[in-house]
Amino acid sequence: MTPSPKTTKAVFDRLRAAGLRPTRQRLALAKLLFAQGPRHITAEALFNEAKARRINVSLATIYNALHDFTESGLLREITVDANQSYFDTNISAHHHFYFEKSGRLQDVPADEIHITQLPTPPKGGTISRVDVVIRVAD
Amino acid sequence: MTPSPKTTKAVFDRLRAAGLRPTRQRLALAKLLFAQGPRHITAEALFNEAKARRINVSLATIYNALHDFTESGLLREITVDANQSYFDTNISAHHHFYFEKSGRLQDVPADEIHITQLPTPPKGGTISRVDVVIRVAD
DNA sequence: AAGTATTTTAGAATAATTCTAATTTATGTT
DNA sequence: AACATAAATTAGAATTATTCTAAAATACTT
Repeated sequence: MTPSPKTTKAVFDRLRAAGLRPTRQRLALAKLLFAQGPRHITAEALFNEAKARRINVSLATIYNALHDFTESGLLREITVDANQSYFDTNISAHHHFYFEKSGRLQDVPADEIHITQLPTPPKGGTISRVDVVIRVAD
Repeated sequence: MTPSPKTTKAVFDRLRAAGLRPTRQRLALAKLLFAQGPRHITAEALFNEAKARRINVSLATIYNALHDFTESGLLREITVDANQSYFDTNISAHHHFYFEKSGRLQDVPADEIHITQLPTPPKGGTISRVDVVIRVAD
């Protein structure tokens, strides 16, 4: 079964719109990342998923792609675990539950957290993002 | 100039109270960490600081101490940078500014951020902590 | 002072990530 | 369609932060 042309086309256009060359491996990875609903994934996990589907991509390319995607706004990097980077396919404003035991992440829609006061950043600085992580002891 | 006995004694007692044996190296490190005001420090940075003061401590001990201190509540680990752990000597409730360019952290007192609504964690989970990181583009 | 558990240590090991330099590929231009 | 060029991919080496190992040193109890 060949992949749906519509999906391929959509992903292709999405890469283009982001200013990224739609190469074979970027297309394949983007499809893995964006075909399903929102996900939080590590480089290693994406690498294994690609391997499982017989997609030939080197680990270096996985890292390159994840960073390229992040820089061009297709992904968002989340840092909750000191020694592994998670990448979030949900780029709209939202926050996270972090399950300490399992290390799993879960989205919290932005409107479920109300922040009614924030400090002003020091002279010259601008707030680029406010990340809320709710740590859950499970 | 020998260190103030008062400081030494205070740190000694603090380790004891935390259930940690006040060994030579833990005492020295605790003094570095707690003598001054609140700080955010990495293992490597503490190691260098110790070296600069001719305190003989192995890197493994630095890591052991930081983790022991964290587990017994004398420190708090902060994860904002994907590949370096910061340890915060301020263990009271508070949040952080994170300066993206420099990688520096700055405390934000708890009462400067008002959170008026939080979601309920999934069945069985309990909120152990809510971390707010205000990312500042400087 | 002796005995035992805990801590420290050097150095090896591991894990995640980045780098290097060579090859391949995408794309704009003839 | 072939060509030139810049960008992307790759294998494997290198780097970085951290943990592990097993032996030696130390703290604390008796």
